[in-house]
Amino acid sequence: MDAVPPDQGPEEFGPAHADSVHADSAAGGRRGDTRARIQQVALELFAEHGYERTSLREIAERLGVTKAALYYHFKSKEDIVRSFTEDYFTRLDGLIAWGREQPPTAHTAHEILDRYITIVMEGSEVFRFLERNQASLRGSEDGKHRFEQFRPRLNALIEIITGPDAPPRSRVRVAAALFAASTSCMFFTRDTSDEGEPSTAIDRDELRKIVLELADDLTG
Amino acid sequence: MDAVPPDQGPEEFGPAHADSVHADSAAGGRRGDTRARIQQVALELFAEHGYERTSLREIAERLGVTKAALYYHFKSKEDIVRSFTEDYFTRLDGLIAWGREQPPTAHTAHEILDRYITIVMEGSEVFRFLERNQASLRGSEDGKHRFEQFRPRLNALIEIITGPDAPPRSRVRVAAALFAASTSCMFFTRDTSDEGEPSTAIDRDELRKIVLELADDLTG
DNA sequence: GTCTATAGACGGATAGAC
DNA sequence: GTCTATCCGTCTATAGAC
Repeated sequence: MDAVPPDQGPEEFGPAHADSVHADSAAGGRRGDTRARIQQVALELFAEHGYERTSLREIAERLGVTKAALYYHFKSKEDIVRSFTEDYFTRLDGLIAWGREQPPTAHTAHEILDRYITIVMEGSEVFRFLERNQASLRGSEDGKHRFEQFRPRLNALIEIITGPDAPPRSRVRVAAALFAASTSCMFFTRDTSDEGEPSTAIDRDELRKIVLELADDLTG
Repeated sequence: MDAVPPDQGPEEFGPAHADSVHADSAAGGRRGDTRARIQQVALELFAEHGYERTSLREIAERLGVTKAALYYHFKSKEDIVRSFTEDYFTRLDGLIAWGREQPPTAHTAHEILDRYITIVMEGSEVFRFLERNQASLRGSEDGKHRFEQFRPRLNALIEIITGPDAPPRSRVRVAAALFAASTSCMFFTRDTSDEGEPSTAIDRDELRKIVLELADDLTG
C-alpha cells in the first residue's frame, strides 16, 4: 500500500468491447501509454515463451525501459497477468450469468456456444496465454484469485447447456464442443509469435462459421 | 538439517520425516529403481505446479534424497522431461507411420482416432504435463524440438484422415475431433494431483466409448 | 549412489535520486 | 515516470568426500 501511481484498481483495459491489446510490436513510437505497451509486450512474451521464462528484465528491455519502470505501473509480475486476464474472465462470467437466466432450449445452447466463440476469438491472445500456461497459473498461490478458474467456469457452462444431472454422454459432448471450439480457433488462427510457420491459418469469418457448426453438431 | 543417517535400511526412506512419499504403484517394492521414482514424482509435480515452478530440490525432498542424487540419474532437469516424453512421441510417430500406409478409407480414420485416444489415455499423465506446460516447452531449447512438433504431428494426422488438399471445413473438423478427444479425456479423468476436487470424473471405459463416438461424428 | 558444500547466475522486488 | 543501485532469495549444476 504505497502511493499507487495511476490506477491499479478497476482495469481500464477495455471492458466488454475493447481490443486494447494491439498496436505494433516492433518497438515503434507509441509514446504516452506505457502501461498498455507493457501489457501488450508481456502478454505476447508470456504466451510465446511462457510466464516463468519471461523475466521482467526481458519485457523492460523490449520496451526500452528498466525493470523499475514496470513497478511504477504494476505492483508485481502477477499483477500484470491479472490486468489482462481480468477482462477475459469477466466476460466469461457475464456469459454464464446470462445463460442462467435463459430458458433451457436448444436455441439457448446455440447462443451460448456462439457467444463463447466470440469471447475466445476476440481475446485470442489472452486465451492462448491461458492455454499455454495452465501449470504456471495453477501453482500461483496468490490467495486472491486462485487460477483454478477454468474448470469451475467450464462446468458452469456445461451445466447450463445440458441441464443439471445430465448423463455422462451429454456432459462429455458439450465439454468437447467447448474445447473443440476454443482449441480449434487457436490452432487455425495465425499466431502472433510464430512467424515462419507453414501457416495453416484459415480466414476468421469462415473459421468462426465452421467451428460454430461443429459445436452445434456436438451438442445437438 | 535433515541429518540423514548415512546408513539406513535400504527399505525405508525418510528417517523420522518421510513427508509424503506416498504415490507408488503397487506391484513389488520401490527399492532399487530410484530412477523410475524420480520420473514419477517429477512428472506429477511438473504437471501439477508447472515445470519451472518445480525445483529439483522439491523433487528430491519428496523422494527423501538430495538434489545431487538426481544428477546421478539424469544429466539435467530437461533430461528428466525427455525421459518420459520420448516414449509418448514415439508412439505418436508410430501411429502416423502406420496411418500413412493405410488406404484412405473411413475405417482408417476411425482406427486412427481409436488409437490416438488409446495413446492419450495410456499416457494421460504425460499428456497432461504437455498440455499444461506448452509455453515452457516452446521456450526451451530442447523442448522446442519436442513440442513445436506437436503442431506438425497434428497436421500429419489431419492430413492422413482428410487426405491432401482438403477444404478448410474438413481440416477443422478433424482437428477438432483430435482436440476434443484428448482434452475431454483429460477433463473427465481424475487428476493425480487434485485430491479435493468435485470430481466430475467418468469411468474410463465409458469415457473412452463416448469420446470415440464423438470424434467419429466430427470426422464422418 | 548418495551426501555436503558451493559455485555462479538470475530472478523479483525496493529505495531513492532526478 | 524513469533510472541506478542493490538486497535477498532461489535455482541449476558441479566437485569431491564417503
